[in-house]
Amino acid sequence: MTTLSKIKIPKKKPSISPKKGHHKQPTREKIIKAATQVFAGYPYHSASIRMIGKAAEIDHPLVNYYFPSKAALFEAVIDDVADEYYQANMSWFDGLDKMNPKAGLDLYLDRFFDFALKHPSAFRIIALNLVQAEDHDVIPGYERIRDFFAKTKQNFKDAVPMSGTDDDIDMFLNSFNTLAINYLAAGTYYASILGIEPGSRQYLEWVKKTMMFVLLPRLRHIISGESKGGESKD
Amino acid sequence: MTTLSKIKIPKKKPSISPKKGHHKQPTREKIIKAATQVFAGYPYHSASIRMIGKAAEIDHPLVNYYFPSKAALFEAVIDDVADEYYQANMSWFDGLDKMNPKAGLDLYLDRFFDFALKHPSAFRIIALNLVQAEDHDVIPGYERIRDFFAKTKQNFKDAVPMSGTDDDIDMFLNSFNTLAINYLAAGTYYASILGIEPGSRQYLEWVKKTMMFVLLPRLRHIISGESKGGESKD
DNA sequence: TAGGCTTTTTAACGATCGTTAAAAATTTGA
DNA sequence: TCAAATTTTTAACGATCGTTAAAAAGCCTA
Repeated sequence: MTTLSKIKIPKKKPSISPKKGHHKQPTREKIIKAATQVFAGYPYHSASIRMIGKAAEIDHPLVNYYFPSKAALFEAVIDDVADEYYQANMSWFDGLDKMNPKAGLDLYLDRFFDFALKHPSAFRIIALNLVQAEDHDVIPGYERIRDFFAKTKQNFKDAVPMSGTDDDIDMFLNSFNTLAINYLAAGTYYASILGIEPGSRQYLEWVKKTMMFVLLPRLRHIISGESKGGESKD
Repeated sequence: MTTLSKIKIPKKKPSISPKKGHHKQPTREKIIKAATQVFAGYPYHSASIRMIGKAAEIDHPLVNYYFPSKAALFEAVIDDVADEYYQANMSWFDGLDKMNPKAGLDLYLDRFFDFALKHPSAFRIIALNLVQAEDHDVIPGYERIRDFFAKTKQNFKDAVPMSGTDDDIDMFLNSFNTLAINYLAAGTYYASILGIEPGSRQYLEWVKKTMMFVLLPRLRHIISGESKGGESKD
């Protein structure tokens, strides 16, 4: 009680129900929201607490009042967007088991991109920070990013009945995630190549078309479990 | 002549042949080499001139003596690694026209990864800086990165006789490049998932296997030009 | 209303950044 | 060899960074 009260924990008003719900959101949430936006725009080391303070319309030291460090805030943001993603992701599989692979992938991608259009931050945060890590200098939330992929994979394996080998499924899912993350997060780049607007429906349609084009043959393969899809000769 | 001598151009000893070739490389080259290494480890805004100076074993202001700015150095580095890549890339197509798609892709990837093992910088520099750009705050060498992909595509189109539509070919090549860049540049991440060493032959073999698994059906498709690969029903 | 919380603001710290200027060292050419 | 030109080193600038401490303001309760 005497010596170990170093960590400042802001004591929020506990469980008082949001009486009127007056849209004055508490400061902590404003910070999370602003930080999500800033971390979606800049890689971890380039995003600054001062940027976040400005985006949240508060003085920047207030960030350190609610979060002990930039690293802790970053991890809180990742947890936040990841939870948001999981919750949505599980519902995207509803009803797919009654469809053929093509129709199923089609519908899944529709739901996926619908979500991505409203919540692009998760993909950008991951894409912006996935590459950096050399052995040293690892970014704070790195293992959480690993968990993100891992849970995504598990959702897929649980929801879609597959007969392919684990190896084949992993190759498919890693490639699916890689393409999705990049096409969604680096839309500025790909769209500029194609001469489309990055955030537009048209761009998302191109991404969907491309992902179906590339991935559908292998999705069929791992669902049906056929040996190696006629690769013997040719 | 009087007023416009603002740009300091270090006058190198011109065309004197490297008499003994004594491995004391000129400072400018040392800087390019060190900068390549540093920019391959950190995104543009996180890499610093002081890091580069330390890597080159010189005092950091000397960097500004040879390059007017960090941006100019970055562009010089991109040009350097891109040229290195083009030169190698063209030769990877040799003899592929006499092979079937599977054997051709197999050999191409072998050559590709052989190069990547010796010159990983290009892929990491691109991967580290591809995502960042929002509309504003564009990284200096961004259009050069676009050119990088564009030339790579052109090489492919020139070397491989294809019957598919331009749309199909673009979908294939964008996905090929995206997967290659990410698997090669973010090896730390993917390898840690698989429990392999990032730089190892084993990891590169996984990447090759994965890229063949995912891309071979569509490579066959765009080479043979068959309408839509039996997607009608299923 | 007064006193004790919590929250916010202000000011400042040490560190690092890109860049510049000037001094020092080195190399070159006559 | 000596002056001129080139290259390198030293020192410093303004700016931004994460974080901390202390003052100020706001709030609740007694």
